[in-house]
Amino acid sequence: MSKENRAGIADVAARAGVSITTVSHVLSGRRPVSDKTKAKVLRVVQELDYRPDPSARGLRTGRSEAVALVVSDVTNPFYPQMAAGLQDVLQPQGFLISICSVRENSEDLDAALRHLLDRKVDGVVLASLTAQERHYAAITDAGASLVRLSGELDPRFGDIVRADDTGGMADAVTHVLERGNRRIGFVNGDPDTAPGRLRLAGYERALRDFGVEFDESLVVSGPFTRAGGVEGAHALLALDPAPEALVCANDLIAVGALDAVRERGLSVPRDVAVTGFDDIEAASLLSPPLTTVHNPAREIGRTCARLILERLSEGPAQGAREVVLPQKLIVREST
Amino acid sequence: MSKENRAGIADVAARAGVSITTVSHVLSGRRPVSDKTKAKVLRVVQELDYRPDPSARGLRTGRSEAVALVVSDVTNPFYPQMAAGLQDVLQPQGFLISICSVRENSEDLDAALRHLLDRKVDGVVLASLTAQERHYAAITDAGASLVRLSGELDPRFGDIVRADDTGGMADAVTHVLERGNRRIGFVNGDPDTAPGRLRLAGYERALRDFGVEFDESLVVSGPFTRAGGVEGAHALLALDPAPEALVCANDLIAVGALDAVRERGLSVPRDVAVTGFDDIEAASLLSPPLTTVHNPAREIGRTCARLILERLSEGPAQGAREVVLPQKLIVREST
DNA sequence: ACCCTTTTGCAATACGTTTTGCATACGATG
DNA sequence: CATCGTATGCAAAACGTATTGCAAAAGGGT
Repeated sequence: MSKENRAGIADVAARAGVSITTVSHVLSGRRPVSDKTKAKVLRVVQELDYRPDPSARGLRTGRSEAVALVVSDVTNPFYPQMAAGLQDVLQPQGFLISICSVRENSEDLDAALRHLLDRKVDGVVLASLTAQERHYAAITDAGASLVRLSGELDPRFGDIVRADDTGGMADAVTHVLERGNRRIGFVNGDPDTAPGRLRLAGYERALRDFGVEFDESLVVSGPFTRAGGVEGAHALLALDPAPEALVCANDLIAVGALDAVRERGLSVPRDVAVTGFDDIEAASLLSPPLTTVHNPAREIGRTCARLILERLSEGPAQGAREVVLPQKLIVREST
Repeated sequence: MSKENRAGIADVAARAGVSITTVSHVLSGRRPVSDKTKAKVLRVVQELDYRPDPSARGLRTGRSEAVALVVSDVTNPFYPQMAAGLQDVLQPQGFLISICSVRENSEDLDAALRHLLDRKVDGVVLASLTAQERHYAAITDAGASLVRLSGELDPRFGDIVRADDTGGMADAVTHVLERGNRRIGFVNGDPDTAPGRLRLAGYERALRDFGVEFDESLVVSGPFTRAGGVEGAHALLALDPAPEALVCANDLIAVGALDAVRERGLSVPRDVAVTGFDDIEAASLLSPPLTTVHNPAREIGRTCARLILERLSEGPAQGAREVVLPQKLIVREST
């Protein structure tokens, strides 16, 4: 019920004894302003607690100091971590972060992007797997910066940030090799997905680098689920000789592998070592706690934010970049 | 690079052969419009894919069709679930959802609210524990609807939505009682927190309702952590006679309890039943999968959204409401 | 005193809506 | 035909900022 209206730029100008023009230029830096008046204006801005109205500014400039994170499922704990990373960088700069969850279909994504672009978001971090070229184009055409978490690098369609799945998996396998194991089973998820492909590649690479021959019969595929892990692990453990370690393409599969090992009356890590991938919350809570590879979600978020800020300040003209962040092996008690 | 600019309300008016005024009124419904012209206008709106510019509208009306969720830690999986619930209701209505994570201190919250209110968010869902009256007041004074997840009900400060911790815990204890157990230990977290207090109350209530005498020596307190669970469970299991079941105040404590039971060479659920609270992701992945109480985070989100929508349409004048949602017992294999 | 550079002011315009009081056209009802 | 209620149009005023070309002023250096 406070009567006094918020201060506007005109109030600041009057109080500081300068023109609106000058105040605006002090704030935007688009024209040189002498240090003296600059100081005076900034002081008055403080006194009146003046903050430009985002709507008016948006109307005039077409930007909004807001960045959107578009994901396929907020519920996936990876995304909130990313969001936290975005905030780390963007919040201090005065940006607002919106999270948009879309089901994995193009229409939802279309609608969400329309909304966001109408609102003139300055940047979009796109983490939807079903995104297509037209979506990329919609974003860049609207003048927003784009950072993607997947897809092919294309100079028209913004930067890409991703974690080094192959390297991470190679680290995990190398760790198991260093523990003295040689016969190492790999329980993959769907090999037609990017993670499936890249992680398998890491497994192969680590073996090669270590001089261990790749044995096709030690690799099984299935869904990225606990059930998939149970089945895959049983198949491998039934081999003769049985593998000494089971490297799994994600943590859910590893949980299933633990189940399978237990069902066979064996013990982890004594009889067989198990590793996962992703480092979901549950990984440290299992018994034994699971050795796994931590996806640097928060750091990915930070990196996305920095790339967006760079694009925003440097203007639109620059080639696309791809940043690959290292995954980190977390050694626990399952190996 | 498309030359054609976006359609404005003037274009729609021209194409439909009516005035700007009429178009606006068709869209807002603030004046009666004949069905015939209404249809014509709406058709043109479709054809031109006209959507009012949010900045311009915001500038004029002081609202933004946006709702903010302010949380203390995006990383806590409860909040993303809530966010999903908000989206379920708000997204279809054209609202944008922003998530703001603030550290648990008043300055961060102050800054975040300033930002959000500057942007004229229509509603704020406040899930920060450190929020104080001045924060509530800032929100309502700015004309935004407020829904809180904690605190005391106050007609000036919006509605409250929360889950029925006491009832949920009572359900869990009743479940254990129905399994034939009578000597039931309670491993609490910090009893000075709201959850600690309410959940203990549920434990006591269930015993009373079942006609089992409350035994103070069966209740221990500690932090809401795995380590707290280990310690508390050991203390209770060392009693003579030992309890037949351990009811834990949250899932982390329950994980610790499972550890302790295992360390003593006992088996869950054969020798002792264990229950948790919260239904974190890990709960279903443990072995045995944990019987626990599911916090209806998504439904809480939906409810918050509905309350905000109601306030938005019905105007500001109404008393505060408190909605208490039932918790849901999830029976798994640990009991 | 002169010129040059840097700093500031002016005044106007554009951004795209919503809202309004008043006036007018239109039908239908009595 | 008079009248009344309902639909529409008109024109203009906000909303608060950013941007601008031009001109004036203020300094600084020679």
